[in-house]
Amino acid sequence: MKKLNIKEFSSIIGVSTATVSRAFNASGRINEKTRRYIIEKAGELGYHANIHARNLSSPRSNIAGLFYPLLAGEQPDYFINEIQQGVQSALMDSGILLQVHPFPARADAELTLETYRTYVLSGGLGAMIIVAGSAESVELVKVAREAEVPYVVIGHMSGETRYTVSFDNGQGARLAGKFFVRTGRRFPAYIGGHLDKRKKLGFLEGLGEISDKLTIHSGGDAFIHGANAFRELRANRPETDCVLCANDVLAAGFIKAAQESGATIPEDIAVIGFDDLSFARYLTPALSSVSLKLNHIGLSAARQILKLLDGNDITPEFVECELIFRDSA
Amino acid sequence: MKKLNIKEFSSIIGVSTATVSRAFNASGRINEKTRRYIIEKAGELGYHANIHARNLSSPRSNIAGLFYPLLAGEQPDYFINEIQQGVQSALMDSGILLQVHPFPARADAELTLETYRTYVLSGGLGAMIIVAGSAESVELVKVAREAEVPYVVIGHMSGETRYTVSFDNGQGARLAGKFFVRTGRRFPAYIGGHLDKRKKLGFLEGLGEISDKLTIHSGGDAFIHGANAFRELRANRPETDCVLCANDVLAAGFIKAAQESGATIPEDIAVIGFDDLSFARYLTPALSSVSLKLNHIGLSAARQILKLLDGNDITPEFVECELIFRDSA
DNA sequence: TTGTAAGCGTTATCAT
DNA sequence: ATGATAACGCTTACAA
Repeated sequence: MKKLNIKEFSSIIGVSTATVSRAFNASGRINEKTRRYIIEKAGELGYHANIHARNLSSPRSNIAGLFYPLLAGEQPDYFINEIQQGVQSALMDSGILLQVHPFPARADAELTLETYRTYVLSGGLGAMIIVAGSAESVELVKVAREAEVPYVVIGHMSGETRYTVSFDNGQGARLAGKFFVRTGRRFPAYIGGHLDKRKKLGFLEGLGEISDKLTIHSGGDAFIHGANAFRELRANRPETDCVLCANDVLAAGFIKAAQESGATIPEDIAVIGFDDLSFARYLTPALSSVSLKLNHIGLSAARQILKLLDGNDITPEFVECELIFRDSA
Repeated sequence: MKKLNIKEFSSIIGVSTATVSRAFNASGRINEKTRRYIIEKAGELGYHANIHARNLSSPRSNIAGLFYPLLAGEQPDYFINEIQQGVQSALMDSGILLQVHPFPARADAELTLETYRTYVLSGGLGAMIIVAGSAESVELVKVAREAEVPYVVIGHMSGETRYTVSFDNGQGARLAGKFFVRTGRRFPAYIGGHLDKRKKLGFLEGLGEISDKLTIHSGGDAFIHGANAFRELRANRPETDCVLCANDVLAAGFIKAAQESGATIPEDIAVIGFDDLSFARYLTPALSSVSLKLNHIGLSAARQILKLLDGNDITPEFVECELIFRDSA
């Protein structure tokens, strides 16, 4: 069954192409009866306006791209997943489709970036949501500006103050530090992967008077690194009695290793994770965590995009971190 | 800075539009020197071929859509997330972009479905990956056929034998049943959400001689439902000594409630989850689970799509379930 | 190897 | 309210 184009379709049903076009574009100026007739016939004959011709003729794209740095390596990226869910629920029923654009850090970054750049500049996307956190994110913002595509960045990006949904990792970490002090802990440790200077600093601030006791362990971002961190701490800093992990997966690994060695949590060591991914409550003990409200952030970012797409202006949004207390601290 | 089109660009650099086009489309017939010159100038002047005009002129779309039923309701859908990761890693560097298309079950399904239908039939997608599991999935396959878009379905769909990457939930559940029998368990329970007749049946088969002792609890698919299931079982079937949960999140809820009530796992009750999501190993006790190898499945599906897009034929793929032993059973 | 020009299927402008 | 037709920006015969 060959596909009908507007010319064939319109001539079959006996109207002009312009009328057919009007029937499908809420442009007013058309008899309601004619409109209904055309819509009905289209269903019958299987006519569908070609989307490329449409986009070409009146420049637009109803596709939003979600760009994010690939940090976690092999494992499923729960962090992005939660953001994506939020974005999707906001976009659902808006008519905007979501495309996901992970980009690797370091090595292959350039190639991917160039691909995305070309794609965006060629008009492929109608909007961009960019998750901050790497040099490439910054480049992508430049691309968005260059292509004059509405965009919103998630997270903190220096120089970008207008189109953002941001949060302050430092503030979240401070909360954790203060909590440890308040609950009488004495020997804190921080377990971090890459890219979290702000978390470290915030933690230090929150720790206040006991900040000079802080031990820092930097491995990777994965489960296994959390476990490694515990073992190393146990060997070199057995006095450690509280730990902030840069993400919940690290915290899970840390707890696992602690339990295997016979340490009890939170009695021997209190642990707080970061991100508050939804599996945090599944753990035993249920993980206390600095919540970034990722789902909410995704939702907000997408709503901002929708506003921009409607031609409205937006104001930057800041989402406060919150310490969620469960059983691990 | 106004955007250049091919006409302007070509006239500025003194060649024809055709030559510019050739420079960007590996069609041969062009002097390598000219080509390099054009590419260079394009970079300098910021010329980018309009993607819509391109797709219009020679029908194509380098976008693949991942369609999946929205089952989990509010919470992040870890199941799909792992598939998506696999798909993405296969697509990366292929030049194919990924669009994600969740569709709600029941109520609003029709609207969403119609939107997607229109989109696909209008030529928006170059390929479709469809996760089976609802009536809408079946409709989407029809759409793919109608639009003559290459597609692959993930999971079991009756009537669809050609373009699939499938697995057999029943087989996986059988494994669990057999294991429980082999390890001397006597009073099995099954905790399921929706849509899992096959799991139930397979489990029953695997249970063999103790299958007549099976208790079935059907609540929802979420964490809380797993916890509820434990409490109900404890009240009504205290003899229960082994449980298969229809997914890992249910299992996590079940375990949590069991621990709170003082039951030990796996001594008092052995529990096996389903899907083997990556957080399974974070739990305490680490969750034994029927692995669907979701990441691998996503990878395979995307590879099949790539083959189809290259004009090659494919043969259906079947992925065997595997029981992953950890500490909960 | 390169240029000319006819599509590709819409939307938008201008008549009617 | 509807119809004719000129863009929209590219690809691809066909000619040179």
